[in-house]
Amino acid sequence: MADSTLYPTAYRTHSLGQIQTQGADLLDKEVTICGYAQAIRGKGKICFLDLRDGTGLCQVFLKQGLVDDDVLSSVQNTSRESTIQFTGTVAQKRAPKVAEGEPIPPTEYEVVANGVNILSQAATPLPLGVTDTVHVELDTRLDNRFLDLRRTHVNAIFNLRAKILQYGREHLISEGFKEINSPKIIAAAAEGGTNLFPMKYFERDAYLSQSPQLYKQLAILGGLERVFEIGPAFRAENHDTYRHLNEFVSFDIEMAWANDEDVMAVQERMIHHIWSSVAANDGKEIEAINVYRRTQEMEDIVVEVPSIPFPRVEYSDAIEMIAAAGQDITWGDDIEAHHADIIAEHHSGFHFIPRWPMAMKPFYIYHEKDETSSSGGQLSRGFDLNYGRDEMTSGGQREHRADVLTQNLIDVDLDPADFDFYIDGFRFGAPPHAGWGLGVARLTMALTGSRNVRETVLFPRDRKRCTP
RNA sequence: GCCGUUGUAGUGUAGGGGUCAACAUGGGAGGUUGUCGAUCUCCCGCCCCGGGUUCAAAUCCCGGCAACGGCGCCA
Repeated sequence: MADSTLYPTAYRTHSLGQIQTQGADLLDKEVTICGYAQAIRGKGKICFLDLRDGTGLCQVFLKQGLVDDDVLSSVQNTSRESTIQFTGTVAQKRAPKVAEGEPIPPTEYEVVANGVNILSQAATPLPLGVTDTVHVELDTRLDNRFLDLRRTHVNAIFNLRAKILQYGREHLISEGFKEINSPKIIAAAAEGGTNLFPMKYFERDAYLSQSPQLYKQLAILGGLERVFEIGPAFRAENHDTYRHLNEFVSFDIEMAWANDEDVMAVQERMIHHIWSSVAANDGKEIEAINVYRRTQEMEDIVVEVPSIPFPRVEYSDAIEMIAAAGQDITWGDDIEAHHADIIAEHHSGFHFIPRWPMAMKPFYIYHEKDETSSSGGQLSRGFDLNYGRDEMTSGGQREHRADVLTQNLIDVDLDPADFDFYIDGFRFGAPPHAGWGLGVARLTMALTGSRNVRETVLFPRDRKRCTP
């Protein structure tokens, strides 16, 4: 595991995870370790201190006679979450008393201290308890995110988020995708610009990018064949829900010589790879979340690896399904949150919603003239991916015919001249291509059972929050 | 932005026109202990802001601010 590959640093010879995993080999050896003082027990002649670092937990044992009295009392008077460096010898921890019939826990290791260096004393009281079982409100947590992150289950959420990115990235690379980076400062207000954050670019007006969409397409036009980008997107929308943020990380791909079905297949293979890898490798993080959830009387989360292909519920069929449930909806209406609830009753996990009406999709989405609904409405090759009621992705095959692009812009009252930088790319030979954008935080919500995106974003930016 | 709800120790809650505002967690001091959700003793800490009604407001009313839930908005 990763622990055994950790090199010593200026401050420690071993991580706490290493003490536990390699304890048998380290017995009686002197080590130097560092961590946060999570719990301090004992004010008399002995003291136990639970030390935590990013790799695990280790008990440090101090006893009068083995350390100087002033060292012992300095540790006993340290506040929780202070950072401390200990030198000492590795020993087998004495087994805790267990009730009759309870299983005997596996052997653990501890460090019997002979030297102490308090690196940083934590102020008291803490704005939120790192190990306390009392509930803490999200607002308080976000105001004190640096402490909130030290909580085991919160830490686990971000470990899992990193795994999602790692597994997703490795899967795409295995399918021949190349990572790119597109500009986040843009000059033109693409698609009207009502949702863009304005900014100053030297003397000029500019905007923060709301999507890598047009740029990843230009990369495809440039012959890069298959590309992906994991990067921020900014939207100045006044929404205030559990699933919206004004800055979020989007996991985007674009692929040449492909249609919507092809990139849906890429996506379901990628998500399948992520879920099965987490199920195989990261049970520890899932368990950390469940340990917390039990203290809050919430149900355990389970990593159910979805089978592929994911169900496809075409837009027209979704409308019928919603109407059949008694809702007043007709072809051409948007599928709103309470409509998605009805679909989720039939498909609680991942499911695609392909073939949206062209009128509801942006100008760059591809359509075939002869693909229409039973009522004659023009269908598009745009799709969504939902997990339960929540939209994870929108994507589609892109329009690669320059003349159709121009007409599409006119159809939605945009001036084609504003999009010359984009359409120019299509005038000199363009491959049919398709792609999607996936919300990393929303996918992390789905994996970790979080009910608010803010839980899966380190420092979320919403309409009211711009700090920390 | 709309509708609804809520603002009480550091944190999370209970209560509620008139004793000393409660519980859990926490913080401080000390004692005991190979402890491990340590434990025991003692101590500490709170009614969002402004105005109004009232003999009396943390409690009722109005306004503000903030948060929460839902919705809308949304590439």
